[in-house]
Amino acid sequence: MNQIKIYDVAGAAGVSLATVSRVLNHPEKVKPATREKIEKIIRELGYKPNLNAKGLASSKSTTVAVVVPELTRSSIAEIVNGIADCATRRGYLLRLFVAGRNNYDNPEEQLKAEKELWGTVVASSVDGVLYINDEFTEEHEKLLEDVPMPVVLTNTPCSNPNIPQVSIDYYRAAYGVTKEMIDRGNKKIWMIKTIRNYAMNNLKVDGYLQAMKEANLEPRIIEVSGLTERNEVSFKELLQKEHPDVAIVVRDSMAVSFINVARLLHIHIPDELQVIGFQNTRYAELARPKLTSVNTPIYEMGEKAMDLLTSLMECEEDEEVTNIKQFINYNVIERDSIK
Amino acid sequence: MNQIKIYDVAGAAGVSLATVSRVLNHPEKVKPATREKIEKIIRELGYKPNLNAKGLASSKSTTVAVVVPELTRSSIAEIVNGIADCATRRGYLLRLFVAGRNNYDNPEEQLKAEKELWGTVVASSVDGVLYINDEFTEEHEKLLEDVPMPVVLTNTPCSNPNIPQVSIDYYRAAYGVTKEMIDRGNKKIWMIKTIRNYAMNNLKVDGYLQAMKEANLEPRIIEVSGLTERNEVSFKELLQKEHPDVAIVVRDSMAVSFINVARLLHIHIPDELQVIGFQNTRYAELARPKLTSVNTPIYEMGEKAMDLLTSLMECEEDEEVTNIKQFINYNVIERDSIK
DNA sequence: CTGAAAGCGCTTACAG
DNA sequence: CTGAAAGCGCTTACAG
Repeated sequence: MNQIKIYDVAGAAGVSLATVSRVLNHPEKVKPATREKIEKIIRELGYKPNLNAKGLASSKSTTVAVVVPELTRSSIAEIVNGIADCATRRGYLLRLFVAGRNNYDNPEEQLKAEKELWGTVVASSVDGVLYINDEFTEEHEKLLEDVPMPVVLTNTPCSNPNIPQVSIDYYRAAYGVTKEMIDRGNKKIWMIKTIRNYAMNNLKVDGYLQAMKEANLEPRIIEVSGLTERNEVSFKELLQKEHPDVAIVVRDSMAVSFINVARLLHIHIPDELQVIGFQNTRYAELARPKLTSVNTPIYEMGEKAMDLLTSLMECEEDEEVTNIKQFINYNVIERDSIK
Repeated sequence: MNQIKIYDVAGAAGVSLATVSRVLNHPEKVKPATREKIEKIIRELGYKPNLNAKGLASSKSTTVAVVVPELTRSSIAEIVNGIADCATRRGYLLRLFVAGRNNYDNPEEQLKAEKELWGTVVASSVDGVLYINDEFTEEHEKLLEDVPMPVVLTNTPCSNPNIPQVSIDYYRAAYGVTKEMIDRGNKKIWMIKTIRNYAMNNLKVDGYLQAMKEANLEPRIIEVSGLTERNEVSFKELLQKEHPDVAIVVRDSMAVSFINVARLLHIHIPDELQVIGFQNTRYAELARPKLTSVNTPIYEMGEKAMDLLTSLMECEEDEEVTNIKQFINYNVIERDSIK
């Protein structure tokens, strides 16, 4: 009720509301003297344009949707942090959509929910979308075609070169790590992944397989539940029989579980068994021994994705944004879990 | 461009757009026959009202702002998950504001940034705000007075009984845990906290102090950096000299650091030293020995906060929402770090 | 129960 | 460089 409107500013400045609007949106079109006067009044009154009205009139909402599968996984929260900081710098607000955390088993239901979600996102009148989905499939890709605003896939690998995306080259990362361990003289190298298939993790597996193949080594992929209580049981059964020289684990928290079980069985790390995780989360540092992990700068990824989306949203009809597919660099943080 | 508008629905149904609008907002005012016809067409066309227009016309945006200090801390992400799920159920969208992660040292700057933030939040035309701030002070409380929509403090303790809030009784939780350990015959009980003062943690300290006082025991509060690399140094210096029977640590990750250092110094846990954390995060389960922790159901807290906010937003002028201050129950998850 | 019309607070061609 | 006016897509009294 006591919200200041553009009329109030115009009245106080003795100009028409059109001029105030211009100061806000096209300051170069206003005479410096009047502009400064109006700017001063805007500041004094603490005027902030009503976003709904602005959005309706200009069909630009200066809002971006962030669609995530859930927030609890530390990687996702960190990406969103990066997005948020970059959005603030660039003057965009965020709409947050947490996509279905249910219906995991029934793919059909899930796809329907996903369609629903896109409907809501589109209707929420945002200027662009940052989309994070670890289980991105071709079905999801198809849904993108009907979205009338730019979408940037974030940490969501997709082979289609026409879809904007910012990610990490997980294939190359896993390949590099595997090759490095081979070069250090290890032969029995396992890859440990979740049963559930995440696009990112499948890329890691592929990179691992490629490196093993090139070295003529026998690959072995262990699939376990993503749940700590369950996978520790599997790890125990497994490690009671045999263990590799090196285990490359698709994510840190699972790598820590693996280490914990190995130690319980008196398998010495790193002398008898070396372990490498992915993501370099806090788990890596709090584990004992501290976990070597592939650091994937996920905060930066959020920033870059927002940057890319901004250029997509703000590009003129005739221009074209190049470099639509970007990779963030990774690096390996060596700690005590390898020799 | 190919977005369907209310006009299109009205045209297809052979009614005026007012009637379509009524079907959406006050279905009881429309004759069932026409209502069903219109609803069918809405479904077929996949019509979704433009939120900006709706918001402008009704001065209700069905959007709620979520203001958080940052997302990376697992507790906060989990609260937001709870908020998001509840918001979806209740038909609200979310606007996400990640408050200043900078200017920590300069309180004046920070307050100014906070004012700025509230300006943006208010101008973003949301119907209500869920506000999370671990460093909530009286200055922050004052800023709330000028906010023209309901605000629910979430996991943000505040003594003012007129401000809606959903939290956990950290005082009672810490008091209870301390008393329990005293009852089990322990005498030398320390409280370990961060140097930085968080409102929640200060309540934990108060509860601890009260229990110690009642038992006539000498309290001791250890303050360390919140950063793992730093606090592990402090812990080492400390533990080389002496250790308590029980350490109650304000958060899990710090408790895990403490355990790690103790084990390095061959202090046996739990025989010589027992450790209790707060929050029952995944760190607790991945630690060795597994950490006993006060489980604070933070997801539920998000849900309850959103519920409370909804009743605040939707309450009629004449009604009043009671039960404006809510506590979520906590419980202690006993694991291997205590006897 | 339904329609015509005003209005929400802005933006942006169009004149001048 | 500035103002008057139309319009963005809805909602909601007000009549009927």
